[in-house]
Amino acid sequence: MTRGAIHNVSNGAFALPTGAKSTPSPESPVHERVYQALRERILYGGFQPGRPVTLRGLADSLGVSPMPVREAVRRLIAVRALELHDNRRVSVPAMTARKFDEIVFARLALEPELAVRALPRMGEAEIGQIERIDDQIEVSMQSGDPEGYMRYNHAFHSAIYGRAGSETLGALVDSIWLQFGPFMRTVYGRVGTSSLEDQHQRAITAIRQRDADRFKQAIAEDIMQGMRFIGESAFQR
Amino acid sequence: MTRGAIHNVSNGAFALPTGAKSTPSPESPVHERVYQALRERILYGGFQPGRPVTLRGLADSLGVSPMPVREAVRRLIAVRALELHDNRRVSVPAMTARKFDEIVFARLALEPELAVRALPRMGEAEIGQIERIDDQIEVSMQSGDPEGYMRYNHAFHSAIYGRAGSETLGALVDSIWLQFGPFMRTVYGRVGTSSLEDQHQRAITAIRQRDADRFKQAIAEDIMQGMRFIGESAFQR
DNA sequence: AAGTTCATTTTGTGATCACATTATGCGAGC
DNA sequence: GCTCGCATAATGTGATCACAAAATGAACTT
Repeated sequence: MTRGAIHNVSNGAFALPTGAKSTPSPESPVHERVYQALRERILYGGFQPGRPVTLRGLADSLGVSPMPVREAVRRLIAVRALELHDNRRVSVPAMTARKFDEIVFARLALEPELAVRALPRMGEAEIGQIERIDDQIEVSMQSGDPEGYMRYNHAFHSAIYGRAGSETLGALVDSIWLQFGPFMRTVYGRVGTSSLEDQHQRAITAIRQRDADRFKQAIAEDIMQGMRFIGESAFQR
Repeated sequence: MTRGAIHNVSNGAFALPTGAKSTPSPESPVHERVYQALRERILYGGFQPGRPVTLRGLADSLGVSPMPVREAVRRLIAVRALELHDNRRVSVPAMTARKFDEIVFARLALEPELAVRALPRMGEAEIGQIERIDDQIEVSMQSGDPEGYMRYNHAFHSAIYGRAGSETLGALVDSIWLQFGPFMRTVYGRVGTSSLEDQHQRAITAIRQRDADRFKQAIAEDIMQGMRFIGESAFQR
């Protein structure tokens, strides 16, 4: 009656412990590797909102047959990273002010808690890791590299939340990030990354002081500041 | 450049307005109907946690070919309603104390807010509807019908949250409900439904008074009370 | 010029097949 | 009685084909 251990322990990085590889091993199914590839393209701004997506098109661009692409796309639709229209066509969802507001609410409701739950397991090794990531964020911001900024910003949060070992909450947050990735990239493409502020220092010192309240607050403010910047740039309230 | 309207507006009922049909129309794809069928079985306790699930087995039991089942199962795995093991086999996930705690947190973080957002759009028609649903909950509880109780309890919350028109938050909540459905059914099968209390009256009167704070509080307490009952029955803390 | 019709192409969906991997059941051996 | 080894069955994965529905683009009409 022995069942195998859980393989697909998450749909994304937030539920994985820091050391785990997000890149699927070569022996993993093709649809899994396709999923990870598409996931990264969505997360780091490789897709434009509203852009139509076809199974055969993706299959050709990835050098695989349409079958595993079909499965990966079905997964991405399920977590709302892609959108299925009633003409059965698939596209990258467009952002709306309403959806954006829901995303901000959900991020604030879940991510600070995830950070607090991760705090007891953030040792010196993990702190050093996120400091190195933060250096890369600075580099990307100043060199005006939106995709690099998005990649390292995600890596920063991922490295923290992953330590919480909270797979269920992590999966929810993962779905949310997939939903604002393409939009975020569009905004940065329009206004640049040079006016961004790095809010992560306060979080890092809070970790060092093992101050849960301050850590939670720092993450919340990082989210609010970042999302306000994006929201104001796009919806000019 | 006209794209079709959004079809699969949600993966579940929480994102749908009250009047919308959750049963897919006959012209919808087979994989969609299979998804809805499996979704209901999970949500209302038709599956036992830990139970292995096979594509061909489901296909036979549903009278369809394995192909659309494969797609529906892939979706359910993506929202963590099913679990993919590293031996590539699929099963209904087992509950753990840790996962249960995360689910309670997420429910309390998201569902009361969804209720508040729905309040302005809850008219007399909607109130009457949830009162009728609540009557069915009472009947199911007293007649000791766990599946009926679960169905109507879900319908109650669904009728409220659906009015919020918050598809993004609704999808997150939907995923959460799918994750504790089978476990809930197991507990009720062991301890029965007769000792449950109906906490919904306070919510209904709060709606009538258009009191957002009380409404939010009533939903939060309904969640806490219900989940505490389940948690204590299963994990005997 | 702008809209319309119609033939062609593209696309998602479902069925079916082949195959590698894993589970299962049975028998032999200690 | 219990464990190990092996033959058999079952399962997920991927490829390929057929088909209906929808998009596309060119020719034609107004």
